Amino acid sequence: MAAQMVMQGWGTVEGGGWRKGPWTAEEDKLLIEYVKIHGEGRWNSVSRLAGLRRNGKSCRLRWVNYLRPDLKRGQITPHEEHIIVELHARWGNRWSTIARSLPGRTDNEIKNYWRTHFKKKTKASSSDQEEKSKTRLLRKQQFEQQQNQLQKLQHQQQYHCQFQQQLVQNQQQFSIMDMRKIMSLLGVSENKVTSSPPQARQEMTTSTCPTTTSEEQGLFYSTLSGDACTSEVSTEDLLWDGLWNTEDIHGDNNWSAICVTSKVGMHNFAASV
DNA sequence: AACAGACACAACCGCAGTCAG
DNA sequence: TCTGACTGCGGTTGTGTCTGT
Repeated sequence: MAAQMVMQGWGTVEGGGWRKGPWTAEEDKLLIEYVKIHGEGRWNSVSRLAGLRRNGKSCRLRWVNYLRPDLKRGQITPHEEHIIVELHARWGNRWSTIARSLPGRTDNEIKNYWRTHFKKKTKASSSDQEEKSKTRLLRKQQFEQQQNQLQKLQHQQQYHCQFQQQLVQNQQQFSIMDMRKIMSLLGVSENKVTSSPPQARQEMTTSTCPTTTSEEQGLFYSTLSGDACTSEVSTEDLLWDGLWNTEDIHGDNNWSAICVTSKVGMHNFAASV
């Protein structure tokens, strides 16, 4: 937001009447209201219906990359970075495909991250530079975490109800095939999925849990790669902490045990059945 | 304190795919 | 089958901020 405020200077109006450049808070508000009422899609009618002087493309981009309530803002965690590296090795610059495996992250975000972090690394990979970069990253991360938590709370309060349904739909589209792909990439043998109890499998992929968020998927990946520690710990992360017990996975590969030991998970599963 | 270069990221552009008419 | 509108994606640009000298 701060960046947006300072960048407002170069906003222009094109010949066709479309505004370009950074979005103002007022425009954001109008777009949010529009999506609230009409839902996502039909972007070309946004200008007419919402009174925005922005073309549909611009509106969609703003929504997808910035205003969506399920966006996970803040620094890419080491765990996410790991996934990005793995998936990029496999799919190349298919950012949207990679983004689908990182709930709450946009293709644009990942693309930018890759450009600034990995292109650079291939050019100049001296440990000295990396160390400096890490320090800087860490400092910024601390600051952004605070901002992120604030923003998250605001967004979630405002849109929680409206997007619950949509998130559930998204989860349903998250097929088991996709999960297998990721798992094989991350070196997790497929039989961990196939050997899981049918009920648990179904619930993982088609859960109708009313409080399911994209964060949950993030935690799911966290368990898959065996990297249970993420550097970004939000209040919500803590809340979801009980959902997947990583020790259960690592120790026994016992999916039913996960369901039983998961405090929040149990509650949600019970609600969904 | 001033400057230059690196960095971060929002936003734009062009192209391709999809789909309804 | 064709066409135009719409949408999504990947590449690129522009601008403010940060950091080192």
